Formats: sequence, C-alpha cells, structure tokens
Amino acid sequence: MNDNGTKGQDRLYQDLARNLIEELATGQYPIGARLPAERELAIKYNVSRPTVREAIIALEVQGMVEVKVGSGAYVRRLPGSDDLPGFNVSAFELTEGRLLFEGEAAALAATQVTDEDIAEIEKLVDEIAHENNDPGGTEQADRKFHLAIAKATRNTAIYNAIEHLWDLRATSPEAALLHEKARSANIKPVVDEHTAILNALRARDANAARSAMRAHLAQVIDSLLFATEERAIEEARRNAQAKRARYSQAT
Amino acid sequence: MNDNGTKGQDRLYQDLARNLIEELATGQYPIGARLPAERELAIKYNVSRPTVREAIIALEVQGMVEVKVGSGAYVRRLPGSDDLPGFNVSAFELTEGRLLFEGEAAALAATQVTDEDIAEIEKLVDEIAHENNDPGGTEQADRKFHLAIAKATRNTAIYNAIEHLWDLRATSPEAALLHEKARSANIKPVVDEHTAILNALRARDANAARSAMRAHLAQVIDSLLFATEERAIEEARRNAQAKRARYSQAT
DNA sequence: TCAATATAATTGGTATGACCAACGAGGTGG
DNA sequence: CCACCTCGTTGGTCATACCAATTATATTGA
Repeated sequence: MNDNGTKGQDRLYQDLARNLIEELATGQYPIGARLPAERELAIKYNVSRPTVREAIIALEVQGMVEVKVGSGAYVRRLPGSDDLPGFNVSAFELTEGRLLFEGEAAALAATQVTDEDIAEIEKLVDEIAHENNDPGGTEQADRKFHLAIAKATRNTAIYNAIEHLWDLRATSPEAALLHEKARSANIKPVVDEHTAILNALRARDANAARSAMRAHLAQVIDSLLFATEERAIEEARRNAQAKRARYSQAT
Repeated sequence: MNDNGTKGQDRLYQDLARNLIEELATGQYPIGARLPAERELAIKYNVSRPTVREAIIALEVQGMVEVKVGSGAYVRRLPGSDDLPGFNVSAFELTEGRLLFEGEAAALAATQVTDEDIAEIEKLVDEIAHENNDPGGTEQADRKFHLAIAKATRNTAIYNAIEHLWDLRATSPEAALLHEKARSANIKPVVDEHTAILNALRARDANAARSAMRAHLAQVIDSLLFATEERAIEEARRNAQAKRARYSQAT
C-alpha cells in the first residue's frame, strides 16, 4: 500500500510530502508548474485523497506550493533554494564578515560597556584558555565571548546579526569542519588576542577595540588558510592511497 | 459554522491553525501540554476532523507541536519564541546596527563593485525615486538597493547578515509601523542620499561610500525620531479624547 | 465569423462515518 | 507488589459524498 521506496514512519502524509519534495528538487515540477490533481496523486501513490491533502498542506506551509481553489497546486519555490539561505557560505566569507561587523560592534561596545560586562568577559577569556587545553572542545566559550561583546553594545539588532553569523557556521558543514581543523592547529595566540580585545574594552577605547577585534579575526583567517593547505595535503595523501589500492588490485 | 472571530479565507484549516497558534501564544497551552483530542477540537470549533488534522499538521510542520500516535498533540515550542528571535528589536536599534554594518559593507563593496553592479544600483535608485511618488509603496526598491550593495561585496555571509537585519524589521510590527510613518513624512532627501552612495561606489572610494551610507542611515534615524514624536503627539491626543469621553460619561 | 454567454467537466474544500493501530489507565491474577 | 491483560481513548487512514471555485467546452446571438 505504499509503492514508493521511502521508509514508512508513522504518518503516511510525511512519506508522500518527502516524495513530492524530492520530485520538486529533481525538477520534475518546475516553478510555476501545476501539480497533478489531488485525486490523481491519490491514485498514483495509492493513498487516499485526505492523505494527499495533508501532504500538500505540509508543502504549502513551507511555502513550496501555492494552492488555488478550483485550479490546483502550483510550485512556488524549489526546496533548498531558499530555506537554507546560508548553506554555501564559506568559512572565509564568514570570518571576513565577522571582521567587519564585529570590529564595529567592538568599537561601539567600548563606548557602552559596563563593569559587569567587563567582569563577564574576563571570565570568558579564562574559560577560553581552559577550553583550549581540552582537545575536542566545542568553542562554546569563544562564541560566548564574542556574543558578550555584541551584547555590550546594548543593541539587540547588532547582537542578533552577530549571532546570526555564528549560526551560519553551523548550517555550513564545510565551514564548521574547516574551523575545527583550524582550531586544533592553532591554539596558543588566541588567548592573547582575546586579552587585547578585553583590555581595549576596559580602557573604553573604541578604536583600539576595533583594531584588536580585526586583528584577532584576521588571525583566524590566517589559520583557516593554513587549515585549508593541511586539508589539501591530506586529500593528496588519500588520493595517492586510493591510487595505490587501484594499482594493487589491477595487478 | 465558524464561531471564532477570524475572517474566513478560502481554507478553513488556516483559520483554525491561526486560532490554535493564538491560543498557544497566549499561554493557554504551555510547552509540553497536550492539545485537546482531534475529535474534541472538531466539536469545539465546529469543523470536521479532517480539517482539524490539517490545521494540526500545519502546526506540526512549523515545529510548534509534536504529534504522538495514539496519545495526542503536544506543544513543543511557543510561536514567536524561537522563529522570531528579534521580535523586540526596536527600529532604532535596527537602524543603528545597519549604520554600522552597512557602512562597512559599502566600504568593502566600493573595492569590489563591478560595472554591472553599478548599472543595477542605478536602476534601483530610479526605482526608489519612482516608488516615492507612489504613496503606500512598500519600500521594496529601497530594500533591493541596500541588498544590491551588500551583494557587491561578493561576500555571501555579509549579504546574508544584512538581509537578516532587513528581515528583522518585518518580524517586529512596531519597527515596521514606525518605518512606515517615517517614510510617509520624509521623502525628498532620500534620493539624494542614495545618489551620494552610488557616486561613491562609482568612484570606488571606500571611505566616501562608508560616509555616505552612514549619513543616509543617520538621516533615517532622524526621521524615525521625528515619527516617534508624531506618534507621541497622536497618542496624547487619543488619551485626551478618551479622558474627555470618560469625563462626559461620568457627568 | 466571432464574441459573449451558458453549460459541463475538473479541481480543491469540507463533512461523515468507518475501521485500524498505538497508547495508557485501570483491573486482574500470580 | 508486580506482571499482564483488557478496553477505552487517540491518532492514522480510507471511502464516499456534496459544495464551490475554476476552467474548458458548447451554444447562442450579433
């Protein structure tokens, strides 16, 4: 009673929705095209019309199709074209953006920062140092450090945007991977850089804070470059291994 | 056959979903709580069970509830608690953030901008001028203008973050309202400011682009201030009216 | 001949009722 | 007291029917 190849969860409509999304993604129904009628889909997928309706509503809520009464369901947006807006953001773009934005945020924060903020940021610097000794750390302290500075701007929008940039990293597996590699290869100087930023904030020196933040993120970009090379070397090694394997097999 | 007060679109399930979301938002069903059974909801809202199911699926797709077979639908997340992270961002914070970030973006864009970018931005400046003559315009051209500059940075992360800031406005009704008021009261100078930014980009002058962008957004902040006062005056007027009404009623 | 109109077919919207499967509370027997 | 069973509740799905909006087709009138 389910002639498609997907694993059956509890709810049929989810299977069907997945199938339809798949078909949208593979271009079977281009933007603007009309989906087959509900009754047709019901026959095609061997389910009842209510189930088809549930699946179509799932797509509709996600903005993938638009249902016109008496006419049909029309493709509005291909899956994956919009719902993951930052999917292809590279680690370099991300850090360059952070260099610009967090630099300014740090400058603004220097003019707004309170003693409580300073105290919190101090704690986070310690935490970062501690986290570095622990291999496999998740860089949570680093994130908190940067967000604490964003928070010190006393501007929710700025905080929000910077948080957004950090979240982008998570949505881009490539960027996350590269950062992880960079982190494991480059540990010591980071604490000094963070301390420099903290000192600038302590002094309420906007220009110094901007400079220190930019210097820090420029350093991150450098380490990313280094990690990229490392990765290239590893890839070459893997290729060589694979080649040897093919060779020995052929022999 | 619809005892609630919402206006009926074409689809009943949407009305019901809106009602349920409203009830979630007002705390009638806290996180973890179980919604009434489908059959109960059907009776309560005087709709059929399939319609109730469709509405619940709409909530489920949006991650607001989790449906457990044979048990019920449970609240996972209150609407607005996560999907609208910037709900309380004020128009001022937003524009201050844009001043900082878009200023830097403009500076970077000045070093990266292509002739095609320039041509597109020129068109958008014209479009903005045109849009200003049309009362009730949606400021779409303005948005496009700023995003085109963000795009000219050739940095997806920057583009993404700036787009995020614009989207924040939409999620904050208060900010959107204030902007609308400000726009209707302050039209003429905007074109000149946009032209100034365009000229700086044409000249590939990063500092000039940053300055022009900052000046433009500083001007926006001014108009927001003006609109705020206007609104305060209106509110005072309304209060006075209400007071008079209460007075005459008491008399 | 052609365009306006009337009619029929198609399509989504909703309702009803039925049956199944998963879950859970409460009773039952060990 | 605990394991087990039973049965009512709940969601999952289906089949069918009818309504309303849309669209295609046929008809009619100029």
